[in-house]
Amino acid sequence: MVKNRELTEQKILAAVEQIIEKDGFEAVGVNAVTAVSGVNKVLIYRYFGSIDNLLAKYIEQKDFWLVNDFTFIPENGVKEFAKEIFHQYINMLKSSPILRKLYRWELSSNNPVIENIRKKREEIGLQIIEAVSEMSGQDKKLVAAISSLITGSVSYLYMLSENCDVYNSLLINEDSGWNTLKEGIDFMFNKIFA
Amino acid sequence: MVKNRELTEQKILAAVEQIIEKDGFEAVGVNAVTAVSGVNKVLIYRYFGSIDNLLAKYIEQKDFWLVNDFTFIPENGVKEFAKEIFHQYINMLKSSPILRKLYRWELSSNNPVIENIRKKREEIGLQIIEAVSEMSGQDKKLVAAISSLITGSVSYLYMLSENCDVYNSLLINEDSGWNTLKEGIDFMFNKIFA
DNA sequence: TTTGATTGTTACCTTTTGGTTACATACTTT
DNA sequence: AAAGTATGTAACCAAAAGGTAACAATCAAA
Repeated sequence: MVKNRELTEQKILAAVEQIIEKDGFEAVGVNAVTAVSGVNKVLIYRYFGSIDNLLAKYIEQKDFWLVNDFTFIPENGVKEFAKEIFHQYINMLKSSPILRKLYRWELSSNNPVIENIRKKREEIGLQIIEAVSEMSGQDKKLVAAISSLITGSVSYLYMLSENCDVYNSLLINEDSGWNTLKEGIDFMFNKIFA
Repeated sequence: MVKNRELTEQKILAAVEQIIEKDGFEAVGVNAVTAVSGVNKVLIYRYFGSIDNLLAKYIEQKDFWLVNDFTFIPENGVKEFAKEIFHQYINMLKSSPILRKLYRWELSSNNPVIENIRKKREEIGLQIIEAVSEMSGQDKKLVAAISSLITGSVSYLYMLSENCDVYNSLLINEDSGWNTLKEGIDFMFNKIFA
């Protein structure tokens, strides 16, 4: 028997990640974590207190919003800036299965961890809106609506894609589908900023 | 003791609806149904076989897509047709808490019941796309993308609104928020069909 | 009115999940 | 080396979930 708290904590957190990746946040329970990690359940309570706390720690050590650096200076004007932003949003969700699970979890739960995440997301969303609004001279409310239209649908379609291949004839599990969506977004901005 | 199969079946189905309305499809279990309906759990199995089957029956007797009658003839051209369609979509989700729960359920489950629903939804979606594409002369793929952008985000935001009040500064639990979104949609179509 | 099928009730079983108690083993400090 | 503390293990408990067998009451047909 080797004693190493640091290591077991990491084993636990690794198990959490594995479970989330496969079955989502809803599936993270004491028994599941012990089964996957091989660590005795008592230690989970000792080191993390509760599952909620464990999830909080997991999310804390993981920075989901790192990808989002929307502070760059646009070279090609608002139009290209807007396109770029939302393409980035798509790529972010594409590359992160855990983020997709997080978004799904948010839809059926309510706890301090989630509230924090919402706050952060709200901040970032507002930054984008602010930027686009200022650059385009458009009303903030309008920009917020258009922005929500895109990020909302992208979030939804990526969540859906985990269990379903087609939405409105778009192949949401293949690049082709997402390219079509990107083209749609670009088309829209071309018209809006004509 | 009164014997009346018809009645108890209805009691069970009523309980199912009540549970869904409050906690969603995920919460529909044998014990929950017996507790809410007052009907013995044995009868659930006898009359419906399983929970999956019960849910299938529930959904079958309920026609979620009744609201969607997109076959009307547009009077004011494509632009107004498009606006109208998606305003309808918003109103549909607004008025049906159960539909919101259904959409959420779809994100984390996969069973024959859900697959059927997807098929139906896909049909209706394609009808809209077909119609708009024909009327506008636009490429179907493009119309599909724009259409998905709207319905996807509306679905997402309504699901989110059950646990959260704000998204991108939009008040998704108040008419004001949804009006802003409608204005955004209208703005978009005004530009697209300029 | 008796027989048989249908409907309802009771009581039980198993599995899963969350959570704790008591004990054993290793490390660290004096 | 002894004592105390931190870490790990085993065993257990209660609650909740899904599921079934066996019996009781009612209804309908003969």
